[in-house]
Amino acid sequence: MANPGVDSLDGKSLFLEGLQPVQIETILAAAKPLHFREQSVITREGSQANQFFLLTKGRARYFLNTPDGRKVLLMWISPGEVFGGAAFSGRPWHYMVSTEAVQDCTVYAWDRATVRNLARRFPRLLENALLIASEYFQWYVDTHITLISRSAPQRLAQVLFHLSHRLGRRVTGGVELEVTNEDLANTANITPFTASRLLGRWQRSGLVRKHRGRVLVHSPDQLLDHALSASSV
Amino acid sequence: MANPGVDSLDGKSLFLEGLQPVQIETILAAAKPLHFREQSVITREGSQANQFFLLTKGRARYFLNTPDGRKVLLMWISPGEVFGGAAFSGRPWHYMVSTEAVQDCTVYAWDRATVRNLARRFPRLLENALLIASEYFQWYVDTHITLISRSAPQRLAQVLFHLSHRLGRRVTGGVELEVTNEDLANTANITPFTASRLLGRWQRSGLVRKHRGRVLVHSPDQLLDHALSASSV
DNA sequence: CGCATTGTTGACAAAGTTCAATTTGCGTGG
DNA sequence: CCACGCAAATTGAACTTTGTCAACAATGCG
Repeated sequence: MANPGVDSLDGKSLFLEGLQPVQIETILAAAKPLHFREQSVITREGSQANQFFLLTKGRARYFLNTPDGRKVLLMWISPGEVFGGAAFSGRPWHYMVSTEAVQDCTVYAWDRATVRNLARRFPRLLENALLIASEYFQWYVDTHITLISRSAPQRLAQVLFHLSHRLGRRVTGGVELEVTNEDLANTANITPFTASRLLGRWQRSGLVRKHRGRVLVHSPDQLLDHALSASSV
Repeated sequence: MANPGVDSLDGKSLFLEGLQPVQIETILAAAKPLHFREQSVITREGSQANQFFLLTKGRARYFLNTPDGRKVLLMWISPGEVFGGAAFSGRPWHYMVSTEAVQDCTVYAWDRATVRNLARRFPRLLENALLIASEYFQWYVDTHITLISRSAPQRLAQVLFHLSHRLGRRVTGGVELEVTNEDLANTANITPFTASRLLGRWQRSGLVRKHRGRVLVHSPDQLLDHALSASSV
């Protein structure tokens, strides 16, 4: 079996930080390498948390469904990062959010019992998990504040800013993002209509350039400044 | 010094769950008992996370300040619960949210180094911390969903519902809450004006009874049902 | 009793959403 | 290589919800 091996992560996993290569070998050896197709849902909010994952290749993201049937996009997951944490924690038996593969994904998957065993053997994993948990918490604090104290344009600008750093492809004349208006809207919690109008306005101001399923942000910082200062326009 | 002792918690602390009484003695012996006056701020968002706390008596709550100067109320903290988790976790050196005493509070306080040491000696503490972290996360997921998919009346009803269970004093004819309209508004993320209007409406429908600094909810469930179903009125 | 805090009410404004009608861009298969 | 068809994006106009502000009323503490 083509095992991705330790090296494929470049040692860049916060989850495995501080562990010896031998220990990492042991930990990874206990996992099943799995593959997920683009678009496939990996964990489903509310379903039994039976597996814990480490993404080695591809791109995934967390999302939620609202009671009124809309979809909300949360954090992105990059190689080296773990997800499905509910399976790692002692009590919660259900995933709290859903996860989907945005590109084809390669992961290590541990089942619940295995990963809990590993946590007992290597408490450093617990440490690291706690650290990751606090990153999530910080993300949510930020998101919460943004949601209740920023306007639609400011939220959208913030989203573009974040995505530029996380997913942006640097091209001549700025940073290019492969996202649809709908994705942006679902991340910023606005409607696609509002997103379209705002992007149009910013395009007219020369801050961005729109294409179908793609946005070119000339300068993320400038855009954010613009939105945070300018009351209108 | 009047040390509260293990018993004052009734063994009801999730943080200390699964540890032997002897171990708990050790852990508590490493803490300083402290007292905080009603209204005093215990941790401040953004400031150095030097201490980790276990509340033994009184009532506290988390809050945040928005960039535009408003105050947002988050979770309540009851005896047996811990707060100031940033001091417990490896990396974040700053508190992510603020904490204030709503009533006079008695706490155990560990300084950062001490509690990190204890975590190394008793990995079960890490386990428990992780469990608590996932409770926080779940709270935030719920709050987030509520915030983006519920109307102002629904959010206020939800807040009243939650508070009824967490802080409610059972009296004849319902559950009584000691909260101001402003507190309710800051929890539900609406303005005090909207809160006043909604409560007035619900009083007229016989769902609640208002007093200065106090609300009597006749039936939390009924109120929530009402708000979630009724589109208007 | 007086005063500060808390709550109320109305008129109005603003920000976003909704919906329907179109248009645009892009990959595919003939 | 072109035309078809679908998904994505656009635009305007009406509408809803909630916030804003100012004036005022009530509550209860000292």
